[in-house]
Amino acid sequence: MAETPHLYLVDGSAYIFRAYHRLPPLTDPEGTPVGAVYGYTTMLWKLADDLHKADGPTHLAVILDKSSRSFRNEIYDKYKANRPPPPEDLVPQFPLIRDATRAFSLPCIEEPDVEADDMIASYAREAQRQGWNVTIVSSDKDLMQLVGEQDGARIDMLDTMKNARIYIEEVEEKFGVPPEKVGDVLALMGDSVDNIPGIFGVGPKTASRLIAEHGGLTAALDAAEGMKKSKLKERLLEYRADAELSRVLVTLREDCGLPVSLDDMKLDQVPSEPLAAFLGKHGFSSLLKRLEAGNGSPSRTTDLDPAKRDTAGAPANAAGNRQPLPDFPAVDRSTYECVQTLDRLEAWAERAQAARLVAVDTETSSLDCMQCDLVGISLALGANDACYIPLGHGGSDMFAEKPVQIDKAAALKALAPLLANDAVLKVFHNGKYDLNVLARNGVAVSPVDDTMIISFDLDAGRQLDGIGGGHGMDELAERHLGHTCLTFKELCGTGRKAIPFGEVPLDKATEYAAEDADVTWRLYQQLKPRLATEGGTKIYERVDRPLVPVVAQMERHGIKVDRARLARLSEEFAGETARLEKEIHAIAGTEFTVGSPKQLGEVLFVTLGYKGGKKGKSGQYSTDQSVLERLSGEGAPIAAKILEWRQLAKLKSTYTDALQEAINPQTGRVHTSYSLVGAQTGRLSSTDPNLQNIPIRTEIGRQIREAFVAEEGHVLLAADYSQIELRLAAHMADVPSLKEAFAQGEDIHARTAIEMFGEVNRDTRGRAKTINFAILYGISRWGLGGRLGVEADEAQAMIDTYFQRFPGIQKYIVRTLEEVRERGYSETLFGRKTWFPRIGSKNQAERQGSERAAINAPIQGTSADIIKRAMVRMMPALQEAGLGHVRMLLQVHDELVFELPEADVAAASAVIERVMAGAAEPAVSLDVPLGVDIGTGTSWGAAH
DNA sequence: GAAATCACG
DNA sequence: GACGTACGTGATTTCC
Repeated sequence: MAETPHLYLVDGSAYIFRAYHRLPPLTDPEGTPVGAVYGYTTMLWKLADDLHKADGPTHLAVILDKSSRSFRNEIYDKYKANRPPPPEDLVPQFPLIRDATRAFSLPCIEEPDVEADDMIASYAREAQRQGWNVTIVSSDKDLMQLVGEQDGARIDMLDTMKNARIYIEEVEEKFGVPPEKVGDVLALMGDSVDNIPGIFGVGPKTASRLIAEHGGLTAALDAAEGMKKSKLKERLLEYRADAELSRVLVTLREDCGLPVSLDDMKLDQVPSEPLAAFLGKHGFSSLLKRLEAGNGSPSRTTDLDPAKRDTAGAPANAAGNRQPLPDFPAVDRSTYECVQTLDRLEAWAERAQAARLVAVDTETSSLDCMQCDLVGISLALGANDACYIPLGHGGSDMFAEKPVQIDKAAALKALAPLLANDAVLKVFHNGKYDLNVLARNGVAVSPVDDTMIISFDLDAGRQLDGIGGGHGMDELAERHLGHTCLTFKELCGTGRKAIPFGEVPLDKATEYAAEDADVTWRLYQQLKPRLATEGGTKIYERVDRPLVPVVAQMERHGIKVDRARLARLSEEFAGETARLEKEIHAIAGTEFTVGSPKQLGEVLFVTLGYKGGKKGKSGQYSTDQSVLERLSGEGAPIAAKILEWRQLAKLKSTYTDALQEAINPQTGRVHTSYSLVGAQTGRLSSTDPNLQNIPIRTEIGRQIREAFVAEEGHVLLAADYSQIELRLAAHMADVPSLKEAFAQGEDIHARTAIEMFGEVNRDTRGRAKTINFAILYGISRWGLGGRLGVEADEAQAMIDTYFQRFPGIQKYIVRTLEEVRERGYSETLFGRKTWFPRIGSKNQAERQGSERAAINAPIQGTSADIIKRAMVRMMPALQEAGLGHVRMLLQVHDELVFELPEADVAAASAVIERVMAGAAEPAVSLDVPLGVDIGTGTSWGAAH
């Protein structure tokens, strides 16, 4: 039986607009911009490659817009009237799209006075009538009207950038209605890009709600009469004609003449000419190589093994860097060597020594670098010049033959001189992990570079739609090398069937492990030069790079916790929650899961009938702290009990239970893992467990801090910056009165209260404090009003007063936003960049969110830079003072925690205070002093 | 896996 | 006033 034909219709014009914004501004050898064309070419390549695969194309055609005029201009003269002209360097790429399509020997359809959407609709319906399946390669919302099935023939869509199929479910998810009603929704909401009016003031949410409720456009418009008085009702009545006109405009024509027959769209193997000529002309050399390697053409790939779906494509670089495409050969895992003799290992070490640069990666038995065993080490000296040295494979099955491998101690002894050699640079990806593993195996490593940190310092925050912004190796390989790495999952499986890396056969393990080193080496070549050209050298070399071994050591130190004390607290909390639960059930008159916000909402606002329940977008009542506090204030006895229950349940599950489990059996201490690339502003983050959110704000929670203790004869010392972010704001925004207040050591919130309200008392100081923080976070009158419990108008008046009193603040905000809009990133005093790709978004909420984050980032980020500088300098300074035995254990954003003999407190305090207070110098000289508060005690709680 | 909630600076 | 209301995080729970 012949396979059912499957027609792919590519919406070419729409694609290149998206590709243009997503890809770097590449140019071909003649200087013609070809970034979007490159993206388009790789997309066609992939589609052609899918010939005869499940759901792949048997027929393929590209539809282009010849002109933007159509029948719609006849009935509505303003149709698409306010479209901005396309970007200058996109214009010369339009004709190249046609060239690219012809290069693939594919039909390219463009008709005068017919829009691509209508042509696509006409072809799709015709194919469907003949019983074919159709996939429209586009993400245009207008085309979603076509999705669905008729007589077993289906039309779906494919968004190649997000690699997502769009079918009925996805359409319903987006519009809240089935595809056939999408036109009705579009008619109500309009489209500012195409200048379709819709109903003024009605957006996608309201539009889909109305259509879903009333079943259709006419019914929704008719229903307006019967609605209660509202803005919406008035508008539906007033703009009815606009909506009806819009309905016609958004309707796709399905009866266009078809200039090419469906049969002529049959997809065959793509002939290598004229494709090769086209690729050569525009400098797409990696694709050209691939074409030659593949004996002539893409398509007809029967190789579905994901391990072999290697690509040699150029980078689809979301990060928007302007580097040339990398000139490396495609990753070829068959070139990797499995090193199984000491002779071979020594040969590699010698070559690494000569090369002066080696990428290194370790493989281990688990993700916990404080507990795992070392299973192997891989090295890379160049592209496809990599090896894997297995050291701990086999062993779980005593009867199976153990693979041949070098003795671990002997191998480490052979590698140690190389790893410690100052003249040989060791490049890692997330080196902190490997440093800890190697340190636990008695091997020190220096000097170190880290491609994960480099990526972060270049591209923090740079993620765009559908493209991750992370700094993981697999993601960076895709983004910068166009290469898909083997995944750990593919190798070891997942869930219950997962096997440890040590049980992976050596040939497979070599492919995976050596690839990681190979990719790290390539990423280093690609990313390191960008630091210099993009201004990242300072922050990388002076702050983040030297921080890696410092943080690694802090993690290895860990901190002692008093297990018995935590266990007692757990029991106490368990008893209390059980008691509260009974009381809550008694008041409610029903047994329910107190921990389920869903059930709780029903109990509060239905069973017990309390008023003022608000449902969020998921249709669930909100029962968060603010709601429960309001209810409690209004005299609901159950609310206070629930609040108390919540607090205790949280403390038990997140802290007293979890921390006991986090104690490392080998060291008896808790070792967190800090991420140096977790927070876009440059802060660290802490996981497994998170030691940056241990309770302190409530008395009951503070007991948990008492369980973090010092060793016998030692104390914990906590040193924290006082009001560092406000101090930095005073400096950066240049506010004389605030700077003076800090210089005088005044209470800053009290000073603000005097400036704002003329007097200071508990109330005005509290308000001033709230306003001060609001400023740091990017303010809105609604947000401030909500916090202060006043109307937005009143909040706005306060903001105005604040800006009047401290005009520098407003100037800072305006200047910062202008700069971010212009350059795309914000910058700290030390030159750390954070990117804000959504700062120009048309979506107001999204844009304003970016704006608030952009106002905050330089302040939060500068504070992060300062404490990082202090951390880097801390141990050398202590050592110089004969205090090298003092251990730095924790960092909590503006606080450092140390462990030291009680006798050394005075001497260490002096050094710590000096290093922290002077951490900005000499790179930056602040107009405000940095205050440091220090406390000591046998527990962390007592040190505050 | 998402959503809701809450712990921290 | 379409949307939602302060910045940055991570962990746990319930529920689909």
